[in-house]
Amino acid sequence: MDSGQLKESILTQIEHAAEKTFGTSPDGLNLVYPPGVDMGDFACGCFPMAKQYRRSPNDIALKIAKNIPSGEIIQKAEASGPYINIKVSNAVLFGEICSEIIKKQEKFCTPNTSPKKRVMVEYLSPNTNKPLHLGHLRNGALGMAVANILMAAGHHVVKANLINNRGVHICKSMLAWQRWGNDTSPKSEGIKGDHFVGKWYVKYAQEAEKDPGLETEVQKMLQRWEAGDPEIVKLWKMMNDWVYEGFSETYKKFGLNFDVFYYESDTYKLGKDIIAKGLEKQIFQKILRDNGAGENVVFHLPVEKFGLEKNGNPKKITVLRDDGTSLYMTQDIGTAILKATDHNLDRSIYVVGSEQVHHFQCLFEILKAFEYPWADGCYHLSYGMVYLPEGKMKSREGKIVDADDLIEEIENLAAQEICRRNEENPLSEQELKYRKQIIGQGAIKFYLLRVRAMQDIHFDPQESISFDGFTGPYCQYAYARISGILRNAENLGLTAAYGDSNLLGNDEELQLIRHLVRFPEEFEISVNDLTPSRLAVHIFNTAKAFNQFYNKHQVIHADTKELAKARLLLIKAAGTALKTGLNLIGIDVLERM
RNA sequence: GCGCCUGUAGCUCAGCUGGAUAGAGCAACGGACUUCUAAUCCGUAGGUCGCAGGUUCGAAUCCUGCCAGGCGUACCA
Repeated sequence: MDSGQLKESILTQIEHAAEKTFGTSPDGLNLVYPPGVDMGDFACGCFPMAKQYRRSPNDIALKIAKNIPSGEIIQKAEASGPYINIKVSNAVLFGEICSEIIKKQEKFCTPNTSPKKRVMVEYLSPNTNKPLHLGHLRNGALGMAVANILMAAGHHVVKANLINNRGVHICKSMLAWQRWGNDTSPKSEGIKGDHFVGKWYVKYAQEAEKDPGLETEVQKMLQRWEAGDPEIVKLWKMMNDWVYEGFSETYKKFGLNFDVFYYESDTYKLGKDIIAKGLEKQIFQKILRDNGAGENVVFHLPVEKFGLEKNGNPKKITVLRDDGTSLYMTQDIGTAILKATDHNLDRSIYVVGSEQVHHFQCLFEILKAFEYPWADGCYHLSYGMVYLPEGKMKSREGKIVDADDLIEEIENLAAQEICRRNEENPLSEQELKYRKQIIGQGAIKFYLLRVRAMQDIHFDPQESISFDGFTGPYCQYAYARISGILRNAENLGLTAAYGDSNLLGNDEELQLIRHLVRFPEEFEISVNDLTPSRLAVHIFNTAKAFNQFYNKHQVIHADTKELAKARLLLIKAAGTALKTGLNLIGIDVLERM
């Protein structure tokens, strides 16, 4: 019996009791959790039934509770004000829930009846002119977590990375290298490829301040690129390859992976045919530009949703310039269609910062106007800014936290801590490297995922590298402790056992099992709302419940062998839950820290 | 101007499909290591849930208005 079935069974019994008491089956039956574990394991608030039965919730609770018989599952039902508190027999609560978790392992949250949908999660989508920064890490952590969560829920997920590898900004670093690069390369300079290219991007910005003429040079270069000038294309390819190589190293370090890459260089012209079709179908209109130079193709946004312009006209958005050149919107329309047809998508999730909410609202509106069946499945998963103590990150001003630097810094901190704890038996270099990667990554990802996506993050370097409190390493540590106990138990010939679960039931054990019971429903919420933060918080609370238990009670050295075995079952399930949860948000666990 | 987002403890945030005394972490102070890893645990202190109305038996949660900050506001991405 898993926690879902347990709740189902309790609800049924309450329903029967209500029917027996009042003659009709109750409205708004619900199951919540009492504030303290001493009050019971589940509770049912009787407010919704008040109208139906024409009695006070308190009275209803009292009468229904009396009609809930004690049995194998429900040990006791007791009214407490407007609530019916349910105490489940400890044998069932601990035995059934834990053995089910252990049996199902990482699938213990996966619903049996999951509508399998084809979902694309597009995330990261970097420019190839500079290295990744902290904002990308937030995006990456979110994207991976959401993809994992959807996969665990039974969906078919395609992780996509749309690489912005063309445009003026790309030409800037190309121009700078061409002028001042002296044929150096990442290899010759011993610099990671993306950082090397980023260096030339910065160089361009510096030089352009002194020499405004560079601006036209860059424009010329872009035109040559678009014309397919072999020299420029060759330069572009070479420098992009350097960046890709650098990126893939960072992806690997941060545990990001993708099933498909889309390159803007392949897709930037894609939307144009659709624009033409949209004109034919009168979805789009041609409108004279403000400067009278020519006619842009625009889309009029639905007034009900977007309101009117100051002049009283519907708001509009340009989808193609008068000179026929593409815009961000042009290619996004094309790419959306390409994605949907390539992968036969039901849903398409864009993990992109909240500064682009308007853009995506417009894009989705356009797709709907074309009546694509999948248009309703498009969703912009937006997230807030990452602020540094000094203010918003601005790459132009150099106020950024470089992704590679941050990862390295935190890994080094982890290494210090690991070494401190293993002074007597120093680890091999390989083992140290392995552990610091997992802990470092866990720290950063958890820090970025623990708050709601919409919430801006005020990045505090000090706090982010801390391993205390509400952090990834705290959760990893709880898991490592559990692993340690299980290892020791095995050496002593003790194994987790179902049979003696009725021996459990102190406050700490009840607190811990409650978190395990709630795990699947917290998972479900994070699936439905696409909120990994919800899961992160629950993982932390579970880890805390374990630590509280651990500090107060012995497992291996419990009073009796039977109690030890029962507790082993409990913590084994807790370990499974912690590992599963952490993996879902992209964080690995360690058997030893 | 308009739209969206945010406003909860000194700081960073949970809780927001209304329901039992508003929770965590950090920082501060005081305790707990001969004991399964102290990257832990316990305790103390800290809150007019931005403000004002409204709906309701009941509001941090829903509605309206206001205030503050952020982001955006066709022909950048």
